[in-house]
Amino acid sequence: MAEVPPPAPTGDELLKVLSALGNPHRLRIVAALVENRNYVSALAREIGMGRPLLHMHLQRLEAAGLVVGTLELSEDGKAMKYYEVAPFFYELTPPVIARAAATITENADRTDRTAKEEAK
Amino acid sequence: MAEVPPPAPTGDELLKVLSALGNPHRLRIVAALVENRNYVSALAREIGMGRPLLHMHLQRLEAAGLVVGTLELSEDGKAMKYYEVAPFFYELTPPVIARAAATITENADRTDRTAKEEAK
DNA sequence: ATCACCTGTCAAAGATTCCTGACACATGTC
DNA sequence: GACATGTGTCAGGAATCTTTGACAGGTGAT
Repeated sequence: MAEVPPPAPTGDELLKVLSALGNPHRLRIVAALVENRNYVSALAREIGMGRPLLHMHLQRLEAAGLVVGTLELSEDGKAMKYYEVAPFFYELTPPVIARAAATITENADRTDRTAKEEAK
Repeated sequence: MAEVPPPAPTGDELLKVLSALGNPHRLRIVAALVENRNYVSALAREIGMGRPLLHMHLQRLEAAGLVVGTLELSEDGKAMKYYEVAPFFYELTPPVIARAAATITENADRTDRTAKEEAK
């Protein structure tokens, strides 16, 4: 039952994780979800933040694989999207960064528009 | 000789480290310095980047405590600023983030102008 | 129907970060 | 003195990220 995945993330992956976590709001969001999973609207009220904004931050975190969202149907039929933190584990040390930096392929993120322009 | 400093960085500290590392250029800079210490101008040529820009990135990294710079005088009298990576070690896990997030005092960075405006 | 919840997306404005081309200063060499 | 190489800083524009206020659609209850 010993599971220790060798800390050797790719440059793009590490980059996505670091930039996702390098923001006070996102850090608080993760912290709030560690306490207990929650759905968007409730979380927004809990940490005093607009829904559209929180929604965007959650997407960034989810894209980095730090949280996972599940669309569930409450007993009264309402559709709620619950989010909870994913069990991640990253080690930040000079060697790890050195290895990761070697595998950076620029355009790591980009939402979509780039895809089309890329095809030109 | 066992030295395992309990991974419990403050929110502001962790935030500074994460945002500093959350940038492809900075990641490469650290990687380059892991191989061998170097002075600004040479490093700039090595990784193909303007000096002013590299200078700025190095400051960001140094402010986060990830690299340290030393102004040395080469034998021929030239003043060179050598940079090398600091032996850092951060663990990124939900619990660590939860604890760190509790100690965020906003205005963690800010260069100076904010200071005056703060006093208004 | 109207209200109270939930979800999601957009466009436009604001605030930051990133980057570049000068500029200033110092020392050793031709 | 004119070069070459080092250091550092500044202003201004380009590129990104952050934030807000609509808007659209869905279900259950009054």
